[in-house]
Amino acid sequence: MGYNLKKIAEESGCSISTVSRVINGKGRISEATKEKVMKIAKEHDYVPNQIARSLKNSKTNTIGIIVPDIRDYFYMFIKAADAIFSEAGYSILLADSDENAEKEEKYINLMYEKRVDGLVLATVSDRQEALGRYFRNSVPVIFIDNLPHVDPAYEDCVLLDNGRASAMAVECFIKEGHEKIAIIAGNERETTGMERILGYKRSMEEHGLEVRPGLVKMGHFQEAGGYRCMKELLENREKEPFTAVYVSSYKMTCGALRAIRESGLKIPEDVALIGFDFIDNTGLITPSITTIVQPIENIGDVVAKRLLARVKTAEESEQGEQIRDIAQKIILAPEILEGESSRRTASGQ
Amino acid sequence: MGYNLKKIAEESGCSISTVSRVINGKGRISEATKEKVMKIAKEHDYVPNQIARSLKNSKTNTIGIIVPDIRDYFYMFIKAADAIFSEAGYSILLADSDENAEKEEKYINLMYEKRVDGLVLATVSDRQEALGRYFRNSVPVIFIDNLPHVDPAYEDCVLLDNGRASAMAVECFIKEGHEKIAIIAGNERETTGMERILGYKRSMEEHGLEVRPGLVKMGHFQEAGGYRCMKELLENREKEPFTAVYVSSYKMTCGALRAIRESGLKIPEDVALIGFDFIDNTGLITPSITTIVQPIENIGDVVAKRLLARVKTAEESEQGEQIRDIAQKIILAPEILEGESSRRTASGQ
DNA sequence: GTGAAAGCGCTAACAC
DNA sequence: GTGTTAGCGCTTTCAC
Repeated sequence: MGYNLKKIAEESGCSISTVSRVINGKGRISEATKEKVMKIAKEHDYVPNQIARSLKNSKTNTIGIIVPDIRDYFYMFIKAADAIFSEAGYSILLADSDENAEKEEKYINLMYEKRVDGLVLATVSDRQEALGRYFRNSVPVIFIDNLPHVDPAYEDCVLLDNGRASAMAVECFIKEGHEKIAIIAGNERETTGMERILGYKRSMEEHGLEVRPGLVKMGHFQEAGGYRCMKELLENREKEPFTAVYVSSYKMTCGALRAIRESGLKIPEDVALIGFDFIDNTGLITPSITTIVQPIENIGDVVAKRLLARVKTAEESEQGEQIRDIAQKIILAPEILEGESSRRTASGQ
Repeated sequence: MGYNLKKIAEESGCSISTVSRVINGKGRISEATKEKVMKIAKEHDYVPNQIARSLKNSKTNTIGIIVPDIRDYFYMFIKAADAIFSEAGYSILLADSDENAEKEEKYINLMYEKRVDGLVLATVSDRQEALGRYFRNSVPVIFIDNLPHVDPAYEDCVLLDNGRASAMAVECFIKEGHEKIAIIAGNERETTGMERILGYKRSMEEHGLEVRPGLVKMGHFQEAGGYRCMKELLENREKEPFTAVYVSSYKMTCGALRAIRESGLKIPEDVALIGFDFIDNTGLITPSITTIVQPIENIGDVVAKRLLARVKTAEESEQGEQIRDIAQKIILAPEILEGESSRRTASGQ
């Protein structure tokens, strides 16, 4: 279909390599041929075929991104990353694993086949064998959100300081005078879930508060889990009283809020709550929800820059320069946005 | 780096083409060689190079998607589309044009260079010369959200029935007894903006209500525009009274709500409001906001299927089968979610 | 059932 | 300054 170097070469009477040089502005070319070639290229709307270039150069200028759910707060990370990547001449191959480990694996393999120059992975697995290829062939992988079990040499990641995040929530409650603080956690298998639980427990203990097993619920990061856990907490409230609940992910926060609303209880009078990544663009939510937030645009920024750096060193070491690029764990600090939902009020039990 | 057909051929003692046949399961191969080849492939973790395949086959199995802002409600469209595309063996090359026509053009060209098999475009321009390449070379393009000026033969799109959307908003207000209804519109240049304005005007007239120029504001689809328009409407309220406002995009709805909040007015008592794509996952927003919504998952679904169909016919006609695939305008019906914000109350002026 | 050879569109080392 | 050549990894026609 489209025009290619060969056709331009034929039409212009010079060789393919000369045409290539003109198109890429490489090497010394006489003005005359340059103009002639450019004219023909324009006329026929020549567009270089990046696929051919990629094959030749073993470089696709494409970065793979796999996330469990684009609808999450994480979409903002993609936007920030996209800005950096595209500025640097990279495109994004995006896949949504739908919280499904098998789908994720499929995508990891697919992206490898498509020879992405690097991968950003928000995995839902605690180990991903499919990544072996990337490691063995020095295709850089940066983990975000969650770090699976991999050889420490490949623990390249940009994560939230999850322990700190939980501690901030607990401390916020304590400051208000709460003592019986429940947590709706993700799960204990993923690092992210684990760290948020640990941060909660550690912080409770540090402040001399008891960690009661009945107040630690596993909601598996989903809306339904948040809903169910909140229900359970409320139903069991007589035996296991609490005045505050910290919900450690966005979706679970939505679920927990739904459960509270259905039960007819008031926030924060009956239950105080701190959510996660729960941003209210509209300012209309009443009461305003206190929430831990990830510095998500920052994450996109940091991830993209880090990955580009890795891609570059990978290329250079490909050329035999033997550069060492030690894996980095980049840990970013969470923030807390204080609203009304975490208050301790007179009527709190 | 990785293993390729050639190396496997050398190691197994058979030819490259035989190895290729084994890998692809094509042609008749003896069990013996099949096993031998497969064993070697497994051992060395052979992964087919899709770039090479793409070059050979002139087919990348990649679909480009360009949207103005992934953070929009549109992210859901991508999720739905991704499910269909990946099922069919296609990957998504995603780009966020950031509401910027030049960036958009750059991405359109880039994706063409990368030889996407098809493009889904939510354009912010009213004409995009860069698409000429796609049309001339029969690379299918489906427009969503907004249809730019292109040759009718290429008006392949999946759009909301924008006129109907506005009419639904107006009628909802009228039903409540509102008569002085303002609109915060996008702009008149894009089809989407235009149709929403027209739908508003037509519906007003059909119901015998006057369309007052002072109550038609252009917010250019952005949050800031929504805010500014709402401010203007409120400041001018003495001269140009109104009791209800229809805001015709999500971002502008956020801006308008902010303006109302800052002014200390109450919804719907002081101003009734209908928003656009304004979904409240949490159910916590008070008052609940009446909103027009696009059937966005449905859009993702329909777009993906339509594009895949086009890609297929494009391929077949490449093989000389001369199939006609007439452009389709697919228009989907909006829905309205009625909340409290559109009510007519006693204290409304 | 298997191999040889051409070619997808491009780049780059080398020669003149 | 320009041309020749080889090759990136693969598929596919044609021959045997």
